[in-house]
Amino acid sequence: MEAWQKALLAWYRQNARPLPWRKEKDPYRILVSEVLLQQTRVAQAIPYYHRFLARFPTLKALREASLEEVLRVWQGAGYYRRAERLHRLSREVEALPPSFAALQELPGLGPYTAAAVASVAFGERVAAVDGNVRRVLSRLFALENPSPRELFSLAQGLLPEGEDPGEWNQALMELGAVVCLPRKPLCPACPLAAFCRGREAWARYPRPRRREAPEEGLAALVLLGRRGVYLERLAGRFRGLYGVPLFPEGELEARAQAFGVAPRYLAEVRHALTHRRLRVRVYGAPWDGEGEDPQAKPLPKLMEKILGEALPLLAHAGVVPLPHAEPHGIKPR
DNA sequence: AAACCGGGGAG
DNA sequence: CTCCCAGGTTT
Repeated sequence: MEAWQKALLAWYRQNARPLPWRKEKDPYRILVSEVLLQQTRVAQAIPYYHRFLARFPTLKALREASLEEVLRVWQGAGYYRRAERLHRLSREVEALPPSFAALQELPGLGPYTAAAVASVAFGERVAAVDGNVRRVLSRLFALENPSPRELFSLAQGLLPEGEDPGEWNQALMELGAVVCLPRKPLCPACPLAAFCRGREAWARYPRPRRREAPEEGLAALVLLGRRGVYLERLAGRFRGLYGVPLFPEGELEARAQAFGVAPRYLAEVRHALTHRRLRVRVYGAPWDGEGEDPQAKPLPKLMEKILGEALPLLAHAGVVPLPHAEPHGIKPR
């Protein structure tokens, strides 16, 4: 083991944050943490980790739940396909397979998550390369734009002999999360500063990725019936969750006609996704139907915003009072 | 290779 | 406002 590897492990053993999954050994619990952490900050994932495991403590408990129950617990965490795939996984296997190769075949597990579970839960000697590791290794070796294959190969060769591969992987990630920050690396505090080839020009490693998020104009139709709001099961975006009809702005007239209503404009709501900026014009109308209580269904944040704007206005218009309609937000948490 | 998929915190 | 996070799947 080289000097920098010893330095990193020593640093990690002194500085590892006491994250809730770090004291777990149950592969299922490790898996849940890793899936929740996909493209999600630690601080955001922690409450969902506790909530999810309290409700679904084992793979069996998850398997016996309905997808809608699972989505209700996942509500607010984003990337809802993760929950769908985790649920599907629970029905595809009796127990988690203890190898990187087999794990990667499961729904929702790509190279990173499979490697993380294999190394942390099963001790397999395989490198887990996430965004942190990509950044740390790019800077350490001054790589401007390494490919995923190149990074995995590099990281695989760096796994120290005779050490816990799960601990090693987490040490690299921890360094990226706490010290080797994207826009403000704390080089003076870094245990690898003396070994880092990219330190002087850290901003070049890795080269920042371009992304543009074009704006998309949509309309939402809030129909207030006798017992609540008209909700439908969403498809495509937010698949599996519920919400009011959401469609391209140009379709408003046709949609209103299909429901036999004359909607009026209520508000505008903005919502950012990774690759789109949504601008939603919210329309509402009294509706000759039943409707239901939105709090009983899993809703994406966008729908909470829409209802939070629309319901007070519709209620104020004296249309139909909705049970427990709050002035802002439907169900914080 | 590029598009798609949420939400939130930091700067 | 922009950036990006313990990514994966689909086309």
